[in-house]
Amino acid sequence: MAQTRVEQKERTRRAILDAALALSEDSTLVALSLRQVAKEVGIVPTAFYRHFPSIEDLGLALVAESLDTLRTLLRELRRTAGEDAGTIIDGSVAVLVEQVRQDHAHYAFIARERFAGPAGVREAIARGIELAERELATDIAHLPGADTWTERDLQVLSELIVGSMVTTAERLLGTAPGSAAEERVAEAARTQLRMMLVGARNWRSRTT
Amino acid sequence: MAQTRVEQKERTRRAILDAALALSEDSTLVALSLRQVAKEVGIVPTAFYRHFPSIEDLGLALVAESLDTLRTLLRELRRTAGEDAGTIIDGSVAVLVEQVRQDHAHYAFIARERFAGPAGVREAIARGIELAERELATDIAHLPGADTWTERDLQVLSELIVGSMVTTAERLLGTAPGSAAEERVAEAARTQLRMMLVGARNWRSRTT
DNA sequence: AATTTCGGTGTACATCCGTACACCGAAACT
DNA sequence: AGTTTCGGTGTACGGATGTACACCGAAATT
Repeated sequence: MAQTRVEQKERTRRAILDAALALSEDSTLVALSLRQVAKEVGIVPTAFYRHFPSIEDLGLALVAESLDTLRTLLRELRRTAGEDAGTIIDGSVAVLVEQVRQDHAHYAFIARERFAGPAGVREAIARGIELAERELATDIAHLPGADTWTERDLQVLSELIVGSMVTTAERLLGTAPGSAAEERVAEAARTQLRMMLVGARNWRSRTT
Repeated sequence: MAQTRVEQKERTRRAILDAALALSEDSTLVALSLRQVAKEVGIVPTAFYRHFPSIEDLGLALVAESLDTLRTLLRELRRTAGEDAGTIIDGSVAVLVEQVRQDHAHYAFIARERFAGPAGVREAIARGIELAERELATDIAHLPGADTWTERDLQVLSELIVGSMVTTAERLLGTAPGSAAEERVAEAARTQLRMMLVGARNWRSRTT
């Protein structure tokens, strides 16, 4: 019973995060009241402040969690990466589908709050996406055949790819796990990545 | 003074729509109270019901307006369309930049409510985007060289293009008109469209 | 000229909101 | 063993919210 005190606090904190995630599912963080969360968790409203100064700070914690999950996803992508582009594409989409399935609430949260959330939350999400774009750009730069590319073109390509992956994730959020619709979105994502790959292979940066 | 009565009602209705657009700018429709809107317009709260049964219905009216604007944009794109792909791309991006500039509030509204709004509003926006994808697909199908394409591949390409245009619009929303950042986003959008064009020109649909 | 229609008014009420404040009891520390 | 720390409690407040209800006055209709 060494850590009973901090354990208990951590347990309550988790319960608050989960409750907020569940309750904001149908609406938004900005429309979520501290009292709803407290009631869902089973604590008195004022006890909320023992964990977060405000709902917005709760939101920032959720974003951090979600982006950690996203970071896991990206690490997974890199680990999966081999030499064959087709394999990389298929693997990437498979990982994305799986991630969205098992962390559905987190990704739905990000999609919702990306433009509608509190200012701090929006900024945190934007920074996370920019980070993903930069990481992808450096990964592509290390691929063979990328030496003819302008740094700027690499960046723009990364933005295109990440953007289409975000769009794919958003589409996946609307499909049921294992459904035909989900497979359809996944198949479309694979095709789109291949189209972009074909575009990239035939691209010549204008050095003018 | 033929239409004094309906004129007045229409004027108030417009004021309500504009007020809702302005007030939801920092937050969301679902966090917007009927009383705030009424106060902003300068009418008593209960007078709101003379125009809309609820805030959600107000939102549906705003979506319809915004999608009309979007439709104007698409018509503009088609009108601009010539033969040279480069010209079409530059023109399309220019129109998009201009539209987002002059109807900033409406596009910001759509970006916000697309995933965070009331269910009816979300569906209306999704339908509008699907419509845009279908219209683009039929336009591309009429282009020379599109005969080797699968119908499904055409659809997927359209989704990719519309998706990247939506992403571009979302990025434009965060830039000031005439700023260097705005031009940077526009330039990236042109490059991305060219990359996709290169991909499309070298694409061979698998008829397997 | 008499009547109807209807956008807007004003009051009223139950409910929810964030949060300030004083307090409790048990785990943690000394 | 005595004291401190701190997560959680309970009460209480002013303010905002949606909406029901009765009403008004002028434009529109008859």
